[in-house]
Amino acid sequence: MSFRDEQKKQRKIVSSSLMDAALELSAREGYASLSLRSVAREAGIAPTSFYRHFREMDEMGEALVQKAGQVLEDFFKAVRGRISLPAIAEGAAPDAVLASVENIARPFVATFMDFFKENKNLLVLFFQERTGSSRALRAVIADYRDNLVQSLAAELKKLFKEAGAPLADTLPAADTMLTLASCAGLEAVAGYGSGFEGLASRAVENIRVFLAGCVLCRPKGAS
Amino acid sequence: MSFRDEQKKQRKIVSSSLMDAALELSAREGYASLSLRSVAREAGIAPTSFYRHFREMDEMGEALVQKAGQVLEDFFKAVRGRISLPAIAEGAAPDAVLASVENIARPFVATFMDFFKENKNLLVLFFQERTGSSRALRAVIADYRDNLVQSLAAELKKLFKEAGAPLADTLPAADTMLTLASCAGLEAVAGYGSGFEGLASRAVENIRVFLAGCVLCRPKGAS
DNA sequence: TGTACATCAGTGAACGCGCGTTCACTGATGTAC
DNA sequence: TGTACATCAGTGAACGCGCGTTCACTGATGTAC
Repeated sequence: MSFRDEQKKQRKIVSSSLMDAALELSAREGYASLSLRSVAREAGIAPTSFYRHFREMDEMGEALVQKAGQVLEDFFKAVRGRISLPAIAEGAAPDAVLASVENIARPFVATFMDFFKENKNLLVLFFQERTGSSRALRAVIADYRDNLVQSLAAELKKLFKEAGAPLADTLPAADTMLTLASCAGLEAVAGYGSGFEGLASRAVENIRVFLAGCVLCRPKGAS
Repeated sequence: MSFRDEQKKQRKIVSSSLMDAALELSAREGYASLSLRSVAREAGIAPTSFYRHFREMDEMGEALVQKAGQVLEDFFKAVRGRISLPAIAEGAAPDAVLASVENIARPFVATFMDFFKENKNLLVLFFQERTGSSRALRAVIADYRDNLVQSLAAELKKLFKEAGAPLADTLPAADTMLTLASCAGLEAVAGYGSGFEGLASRAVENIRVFLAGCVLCRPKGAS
């Protein structure tokens, strides 16, 4: 490997360690409390070297959000392979519907929580700063989240159609599922409830009931 | 009025203006970015005078959360007078259930959004810092939020029982209603969606479907 | 009545500190001729 | 082969600034005797 390639590799390593340092610190003190010097210190480089990697702190913030966005894409790929929906008969009993949609709700939340635990600081940053104080960060976050919601909505549309219970508009449903799951994730990290497991099963319950509501209350004759 | 009383009154005014200044700044830069000096400057007093009112910034933060907690108590008092639930017949059609619970969902969200708009910075602080980086703040916030959820759950229990459709456990339902409403509020302030009105009607829809799901899927023979 | 002392919100000067940013430099390597 | 120059990540010194906090002080008022 040539020196230039080696140099590029090394550069990526240092950039990564800066981002890791930032995540570590933001988990302790919050993203807004990050300082260029503290991040550089945590990463073990001189403060001035920071500028070899990012023009300013916010640029690193956007890189972090981008990384979180990629994790969420991976999450969707994983979740797509794990959710399913057994056929729902016309006029099916509520209990049957509840049982069917559990095949969406449970793997969705379980997978989400796995990814959340595995990428805790990154996803906390993503969902916490979604309504945080940096306009630039909010914009990038919104883009990635919208992508995920639309992918999820398309998948829901397909599943419910194939199950014989087509929903008119799956976008709000996808949005709500993600909202409930991400709130549970943030709450778990903040130390609320009975940890990840308790909050996960409550989220499953919420989404199950919500999806059952969507199915049972959908406008008639829309098949 | 004696001088001492006058002095106490004046003290409260200055404390209030410190808190107002902090809210104004936290809306712009976020709570974590507040500095004692910037708050004092915004409030028009010397930095050293801050210590006549609060021992440190976090003490003021807790006072702000307490104020938000009182606003949420007022919110509950208002909402209790506005929500209702028409009788739900045993085996009622989904549409009928949806129509009934709208009498809870719509006034709940409308009242919440009114309070949110009226106390924007205060409630943004409350709900944003619920999963924020200050452990002390999180603890105080959790207390007030739990109180609200329990009051709401008790009210829901009463309403659904009187309507002939008793729910086994209304606590998770109350929690979810508040989660969905507060997320909508935060999103509206962050500039997402189509503003307060659009997000409010989506929240109404979500809560309507969710509550309908709760009613339709409740375990049978539990009346 | 006067006098001495207490209370209390507010203040300006001063401190040491961490911050973001600039600058000119190093040292390893590649490139042109 | 040597020589001159380019590239590029990293660095230490230095800057001015805003920060939290301390201190001794002011000035208005109440209180004790």
